[in-house]
Amino acid sequence: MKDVAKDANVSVATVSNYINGKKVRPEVEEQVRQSIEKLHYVRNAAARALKTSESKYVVFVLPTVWSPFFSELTFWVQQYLNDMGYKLILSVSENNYSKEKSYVKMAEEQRVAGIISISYSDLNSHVPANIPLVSIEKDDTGMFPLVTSNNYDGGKIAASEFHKRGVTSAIYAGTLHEEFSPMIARKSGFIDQCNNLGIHYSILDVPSSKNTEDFHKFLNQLSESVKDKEADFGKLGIFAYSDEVAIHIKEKLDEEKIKVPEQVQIIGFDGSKIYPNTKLTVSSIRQDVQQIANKATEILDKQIKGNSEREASRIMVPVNFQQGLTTTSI
Amino acid sequence: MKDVAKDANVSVATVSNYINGKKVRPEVEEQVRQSIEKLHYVRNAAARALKTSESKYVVFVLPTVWSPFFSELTFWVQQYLNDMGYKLILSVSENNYSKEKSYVKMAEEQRVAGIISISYSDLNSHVPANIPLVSIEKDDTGMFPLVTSNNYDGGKIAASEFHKRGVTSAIYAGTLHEEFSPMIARKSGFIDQCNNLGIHYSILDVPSSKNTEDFHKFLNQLSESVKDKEADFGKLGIFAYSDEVAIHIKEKLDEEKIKVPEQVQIIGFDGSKIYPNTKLTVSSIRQDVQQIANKATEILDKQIKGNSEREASRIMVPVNFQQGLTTTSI
DNA sequence: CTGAAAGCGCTAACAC
DNA sequence: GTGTTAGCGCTTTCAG
Repeated sequence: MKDVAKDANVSVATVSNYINGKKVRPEVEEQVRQSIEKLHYVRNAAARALKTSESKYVVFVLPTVWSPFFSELTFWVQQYLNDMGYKLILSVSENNYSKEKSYVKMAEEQRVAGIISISYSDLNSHVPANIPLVSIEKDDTGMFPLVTSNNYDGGKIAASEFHKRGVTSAIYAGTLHEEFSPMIARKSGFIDQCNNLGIHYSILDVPSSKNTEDFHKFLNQLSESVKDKEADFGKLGIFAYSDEVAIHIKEKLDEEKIKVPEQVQIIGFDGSKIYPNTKLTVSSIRQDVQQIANKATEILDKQIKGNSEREASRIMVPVNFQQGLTTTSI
Repeated sequence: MKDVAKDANVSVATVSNYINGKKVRPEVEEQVRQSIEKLHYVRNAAARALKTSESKYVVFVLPTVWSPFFSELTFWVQQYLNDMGYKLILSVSENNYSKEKSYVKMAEEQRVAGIISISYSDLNSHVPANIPLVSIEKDDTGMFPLVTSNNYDGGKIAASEFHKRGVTSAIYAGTLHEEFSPMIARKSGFIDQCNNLGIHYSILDVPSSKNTEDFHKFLNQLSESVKDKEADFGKLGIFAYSDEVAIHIKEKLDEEKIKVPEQVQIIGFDGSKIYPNTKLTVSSIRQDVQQIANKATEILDKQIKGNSEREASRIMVPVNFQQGLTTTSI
């Protein structure tokens, strides 16, 4: 910049002003422009950040990007942030607590503008209250804004859709250990509505899908359960707490020659498409991913700009049912 | 840091030394540690970057994250970079040239350590030669290292797998306009091997899947083509230049009541799984995504460390065939 | 081993 | 409008 100033016969301040769009005399403006061009000058963001103590980085902490839901979410979050002039530091935690913490530490060192986090641990409680943060899905501290799908409603919708399709007996497939708020809400909604509609239900514990052995055990248990129920009750529906689990269940039932959706119907949760224009394979309660990203980034931006007085808002985004190949058409 | 120095009764230099792991007297070390703790000091990365003119950021430019291939790739790239101590700035370009350029501009301003790019434009020619960069899939400048799958081989393998399954007539579904090197290689490999094995083939132009109308036209054309071929020749195989296209083709044929893989077999390209532990729906030539990420990050790191003298290496990662549901079992 | 001081490149007063 | 200058928080000589 000093070089540019010298080359253009002006002071550094003038160059700085020009770059930052302040008023400069047209002749000077032209001269500076040329000098910048000539010397291939690009301003040093680190120096600017140091001086202004402002940053345009946002850290996005999430368990993975390798799933339809998270990749779509990442897509939208990046898009919105980019449109608002932020840069996104992708921080994949794999639900690893120490990784999560290292990302927070990094965020502090970088003096980032803010953090968007999806964490099922108590990560938020390690974030200093002075750094803008918005959580997606879960925030138990109550100190930060939260954007989440209406999980309870999603559970209810699933039960209702089953009911419309003649289901009289249902299985809820979810995690019982590691219970955390969004999952609990999905279950409660489902159960409550089952009770309302007179659907008989039972609950099956799903182990983490990473653990192949346990997961196979679960699938076996499930298909036994399905065979039992088929004899005892009428039409059967399985509500899985995620599409990933729903897909695995469908694959298992296919193997067992149990016809989906004729004999058993399945509804998953998330409803993200693998590509922007693809059909859903499993029927699902779709989270409005774009809306979640939109709200989260918007709220973060406001927080950064200081217009919002950390009210720790709770935003609930509506979900809806999406017909896939695992429920009968009505 | 000044505060810490004062609190610990030492100079800033000592604090700096302590933080950077230089030798400090044990008593002093302890004192400094405590002061840091007490004052909740975290060092300012911007100031450090300014002084040392070193950065730990890597910009990752790619068309999207919202597809199995790119989300898996992003997952691995982030993982490897993180393990090497870098931070990843996610830069989704949507193949938009001006966005790509703005990311490069940003990278320059941030004085990032390096860039990893997947671009089908001439992006690389806009990157100053002094900034470390490695390309994935395509680099026409010849100035930067390139990591790519063996696309030609992939095409050949597809033809061979068809041949093993009795296919005597084939369609290649790929983009003819916008031809760029990886796609050309896939096609050539396929065609060459078809010739070798005496498979009759024809070529069909696939429009960008974003354009729904044109794409539907293509699908109709394809299914006509399939019906014609079925009468004329023996077993038919369709090789699509990507899994996304392959999936759409499969859906279309399902609609038309054409049985896959009994009547027509389909092989796609990429072979990425939607989730880490899921089955493939379409049979596919799988790119070794993890290996690509591994090589790309490794080469970038070397370049940054200056151990490598910009030899513009070309690395070719092997591909392999993955049986899905759209080819017959053998 | 530790302290004093220079300076990385920029912005923001402030004076002209 | 423009120039001068202080200083953001750190690392890094260079003395001691």
